[in-house]
Amino acid sequence: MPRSGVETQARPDGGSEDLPDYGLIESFFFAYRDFVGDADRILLEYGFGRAHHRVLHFVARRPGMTVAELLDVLRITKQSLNRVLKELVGKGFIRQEEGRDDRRRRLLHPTEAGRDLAVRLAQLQTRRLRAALAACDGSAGREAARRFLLAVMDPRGARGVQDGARPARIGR
Amino acid sequence: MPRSGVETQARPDGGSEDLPDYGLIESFFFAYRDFVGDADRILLEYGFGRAHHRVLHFVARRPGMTVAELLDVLRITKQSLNRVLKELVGKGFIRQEEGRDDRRRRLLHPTEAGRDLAVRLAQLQTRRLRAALAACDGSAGREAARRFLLAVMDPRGARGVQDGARPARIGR
DNA sequence: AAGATATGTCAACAAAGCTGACGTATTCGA
DNA sequence: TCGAATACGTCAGCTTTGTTGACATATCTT
Repeated sequence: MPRSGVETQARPDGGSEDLPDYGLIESFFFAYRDFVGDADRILLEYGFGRAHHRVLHFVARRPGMTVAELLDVLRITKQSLNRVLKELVGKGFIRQEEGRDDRRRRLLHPTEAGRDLAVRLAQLQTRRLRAALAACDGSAGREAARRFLLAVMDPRGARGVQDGARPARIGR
Repeated sequence: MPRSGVETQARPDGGSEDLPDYGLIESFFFAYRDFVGDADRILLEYGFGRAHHRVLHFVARRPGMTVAELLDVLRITKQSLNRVLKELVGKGFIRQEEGRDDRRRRLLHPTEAGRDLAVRLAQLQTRRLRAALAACDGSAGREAARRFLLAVMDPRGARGVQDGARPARIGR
C-alpha cells in the first residue's frame, strides 16, 4: 500500500470513507501538544505541573466548586486530586471554605494569587487559539472551528462546556 | 458569544481582546481527552498505552523511519522511546531493519499486525473527527477547522504534518 | 587510527494517574 | 434518635511515561 499521502486522498472510485485522515489526526496531536506547552513553561516557575493547572483553571473558572464537582469534571480519583490540591492550597493559590448549607463540603476558591496565575495562563492559551482562529476564513470559519471542537467532544461533556464547565449531574 | 461567565463576554468599552476565552480553551481540553480516549480502550486489549500508540502511529505512517527521526517527531528521550519500542518489537508489531547505506541505523517498519492495529486506531479517531467536521458549516467550514488546527501548532511542526509527519530537519 | 554518530542499556528519579483500605465529620432517612 | 449514606481526607503501594547521567558497541567519516 502506497504510503505518505496517497491513502489520505479520495480515490476515483469514491471509497475514501474509512481511509484514515492522518493529517487531521496529527494536526490535532501536535496542536494540543503546543497548546499545553505554552502553559507548561510558566508552571515550571511555580513548581507546578499540568495537573495543578487543570485544577486551578476550573476552580478559578467556577469559584465555589466542591471537591466532588471537580472530580466529576477532571475524571480522576480523589487521591490524585488531593495530591495537587494540597499543594495549591499550601502554596496559597486556592483556599477551601466550609459549605454553608452542608458543612461536609469544601467550597474551592482561588486566592488573589490563584486568580492571577489562572488568568495569566488562560490569556497565554487564548492568545494562541485566537491567532489560530484568525487563520480561519472570516467569522463563519471561526465559528466553524469552534463548532468543530465542541463536536469532537462526547455530548455529555459538550453540555458542560456550554454551561460553564459544569459537571452534567450538577448542571441538570 | 454567550458564554456564561461575565469575564468571557465583550465589555461595552470594547476591551475584550485580552479576556481569556474559557470556552475555547475548555473545548480543546475536553475534545482532546475524548479523542485519545477512543484509542485508549482498544490499546488496553493489547496491554499498550498511549506511548505505544504514538510510536506505532508514526512508524506505520512513515515506514522506514529511523530512531532519530522518531525521537525528533515525538520529542522524548531515547530511553523513553526505547522502553515502548522494545515492547512493540517484542510483541511483533514493529520490526527493525538494518539501514542499507548506513548500517548503524535501524529502519522501523510495522509488521502486518502493527499495520492492522495502527489502521484500526486511526480509523476510530478519523471517525470521530470526521463526524465533528460534519458539524461545521459546509466544506468551507470544514476547511476552516483544518486550518485552525494547523495554525494552533508551532510553525515548525506544521510544516512536518503537511509533509507527512516528517521531522523538520529531514523534510528540509 | 581517531573521532563523531546512531543506537542501546543500566540506574535512579519524578509526575500523575490508579486501587484498596480506612478514618472522621456531617447529613439524611426510617 | 440512631444507623446508614455522603463528603472529604489520608496511608500505602503500584503503573505508565517522562526525565538525567553514564557508559557500551557498532559503524561511519576524516
